[in-house]
Order: sequence, then structure tokens, then C-alpha cells
Amino acid sequence: MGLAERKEREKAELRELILDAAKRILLKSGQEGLSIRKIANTIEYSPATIYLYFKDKDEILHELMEMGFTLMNKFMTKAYEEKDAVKRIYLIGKAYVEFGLEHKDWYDLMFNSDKPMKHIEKCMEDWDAGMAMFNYLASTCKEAMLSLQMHALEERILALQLWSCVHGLVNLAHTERLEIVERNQTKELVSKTLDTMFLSIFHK
Amino acid sequence: MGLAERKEREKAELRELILDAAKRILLKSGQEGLSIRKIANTIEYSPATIYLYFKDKDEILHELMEMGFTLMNKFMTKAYEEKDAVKRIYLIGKAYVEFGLEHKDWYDLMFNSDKPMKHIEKCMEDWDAGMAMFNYLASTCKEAMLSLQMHALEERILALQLWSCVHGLVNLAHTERLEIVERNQTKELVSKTLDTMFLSIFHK
DNA sequence: AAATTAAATAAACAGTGTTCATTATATTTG
DNA sequence: CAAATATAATGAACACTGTTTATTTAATTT
Repeated sequence: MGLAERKEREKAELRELILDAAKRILLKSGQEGLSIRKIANTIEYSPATIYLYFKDKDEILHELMEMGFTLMNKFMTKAYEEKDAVKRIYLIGKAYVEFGLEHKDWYDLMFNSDKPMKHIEKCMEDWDAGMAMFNYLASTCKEAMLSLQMHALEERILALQLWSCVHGLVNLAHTERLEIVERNQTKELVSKTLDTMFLSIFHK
Repeated sequence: MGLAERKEREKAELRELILDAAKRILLKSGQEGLSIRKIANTIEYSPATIYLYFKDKDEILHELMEMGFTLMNKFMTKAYEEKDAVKRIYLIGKAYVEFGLEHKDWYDLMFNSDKPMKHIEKCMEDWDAGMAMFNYLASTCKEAMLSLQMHALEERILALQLWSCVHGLVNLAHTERLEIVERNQTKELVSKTLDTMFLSIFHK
């Protein structure tokens, strides 16, 4: 049945076309500027057609979120290669913030949006790319704690501490708060804070 | 001229009425559910009337943001009273996170929104309540660093480190990420991370 | 009472996500 | 090949959003 196959391929192709248009609009105009109607316009279909391929806008945003994680993982491959766990954490933190600062729209979708996952029950599956990242960080924390003899500390809490700090930093930068604290110094503030933070955790 | 005065008072009263309605809607339906038309409905005026008292929606959001800071300052009075600088920082951090978790809508307006202040030039004035808070934290950091003999560290960077961590934590909680990491454990995760963070900075 | 000033509004514009009955296009059957 | 059926695409509507402008209503001054 090469016919049914072709049908399915065509359906998948249009789905991909929609996602590709969505991605392009996201990169050009941000999440604010991304609308079903704009997607429909750029691929020259009617808005209603989109709903034959996606349940709603949230589903599209969710797919974009997963694209974002793929992109971020590429960003992090270098850091992942580092053998020393402590250094690896540092490199991961650097890469995380670098990605966040450079790709605000992707970052928001991945870490600030509750749109792509409304129901907490579904969250575990819907955010498994993010969860995988966190678990990897936690295991690296465990390794680092072992090598530095930092007992009496849960690796997941340490991971959360690291995550909170970089997440907070990226968001403060995104919303211009760092620009208010010190004008035209955002990048330097980020880098200094990051270094201080690592020093204070892995003292010395 | 008691007449012009009454006029002005009436104008101020309607302005206050609008803000009060806006506040009530914000608390009931969040920032998403807050619209000019809903404000107009609840005070029984037409939407266009709102624009005789406010330039645009952003100006209303900005006023709400300032209300939020007043509320937050009340939340922090106890912490401010603490004499010991290190303990004070700890109490401020606790109060900050508590406020953030309990008042998501206010918090978003104050720390996540770039709507109430679009132009960076105007930011300094438009976010002076936030800036005042940061400056106070920084000066407390200076005091704490002095008492703990932590030299070779800028107080503003330490303040940023603290702020990033609590800001990140609050946002991760708001967007359900902590719920994903460990279900029904958000409050405990926050509290543990916060404690670990203070320990690591002001080591033991 | 008439003229002027100030306040409030109706209506429109250009958007948004989403749904559904209708139309157009393929595919399958007689 | 033509008719019946299944699939895909859409136009139009609904209920919203922020904002502007010409018009109407109300209050004040002459």
C-alpha cells in the first residue's frame, strides 16, 4: 500500500511546514509575534487548516520547545566532554547562561512558559527533555561532591541551587533588570556573578 | 476656587476607582485575565474612558507594580528590623521567596514583566522601588562582608548572586518546574535550596 | 437662556485563538 | 468512465484583545 504511505508522508510534510514557519516567525518576531494566522499566511493555507495538524497553539509551542532543547544540547556538547566533574559543572553553567542570553525566545519557551504544559499530570512526559538535563546535572553534582568530599548535602539540592542561580540570572538579564543595576554592564555582571557563585559553592 | 479643586478630586477619585478595579481583577484572574474592557465593565464606564485617565494599559500595570512593591515592603519589615547583617540577609531572602510564592501575580508584575517599562532610558525612574530594594540588599551585603571578613568580593555582585538565586527559585516554582523535579515537594525544595545557598555563601 | 468647555461614549480598526458548516479535491467503488 | 464516498481545506463566524476618533452628553461660564 504505497498509497497510504504517501498520504501519511504528505501529512507529515505539511506538519513540518507548519512547524518550520512557526520557528521562523518565532526567531523573527518572538513569542509575542507568533500567531496561528501568521503561520497560516506564510505557508499560504487558511488558519483552520493548522487545526487539522495540531490540537491547538499550545501543541505547536510544545514542539518548538523540544526543538529548543535539541538546540541547547548542541550548545552544551563541549561542556559534556569535560572529564572533571567540578569543571564540567562550571562549563555547563557557562553554556546554560550563554544559551539563555543568546536565545531569549527559545529559553522562554523552555523554562518560563507554562503554556506548553498545562496539566501537572502530563508534565513529567511533556518536559522530559528538561528533566533529563536536570538529572544529568544532579548526577554530575554527585560526582563533584564525591571528589570534593562534600558530604551532608543532597545532590539534587545542589543541582537546584545551581539551576536557580543561572535561571535567575538569565531572567534578570532578559527583563532588563541587570541593565538597570548597571547600565551597559549586563554581560560583565553575569560573568562575575557566575564566577562568584561557583567559588562560593566549591569554596576555593 | 473650591470648584477646580473638587474637579481635580473627582478626577483623582475615578483614577483610583480604575486602579482599584484593576487590582481586584488582577487578584481574581491574574495578569492574563486583566483587560481594559473588564476594568471598564466593573466600574461601569466605557473602555474609552479609561484612556482619559491613563495613557495606555502599560501605565496601569506600572501603577499596580508600585502597589506590589508597597505590599512587599510590608512583608519585609520584620526582616529589616534584624540587627545582625548576616541574619538580616537570610531573613530578607526568606521573606522575598515567601512573598514571591504567595503572590505570583504581583511578583510577575514587579520582576518578570518588561511591559511596565519599555524604554531603558526611563527604567531608572520607573523601577526605582525595585532599585531601592536592591541597593538596600547591597548595603546589607557590605555590612555582612565586613563582619565576616569576606574581602575581595564586591557587595553588588554578592547581592546579585543572592537575588539571582531567590529570583530563579521563585520562577522555577511558579512555572511548575519544581513540581516536576519532585512532586508535591515544592515548598520543601525551596526551603532546602535556600538554606544550602546561604550556608555555601556565608560558609558555616 | 445661550455659548462654551469638559467628560463620556459608540463605533470602528486591526488584531487574537478557535470552531463548524460548507466547499473542493482526491480516492474508491459500481 | 461515472457515481459514491472519504479526505482535506476553507470562509465565516464567535468572543475576545488594546486603542483611536468623531460624536454625543453633561456641566460650567458667559
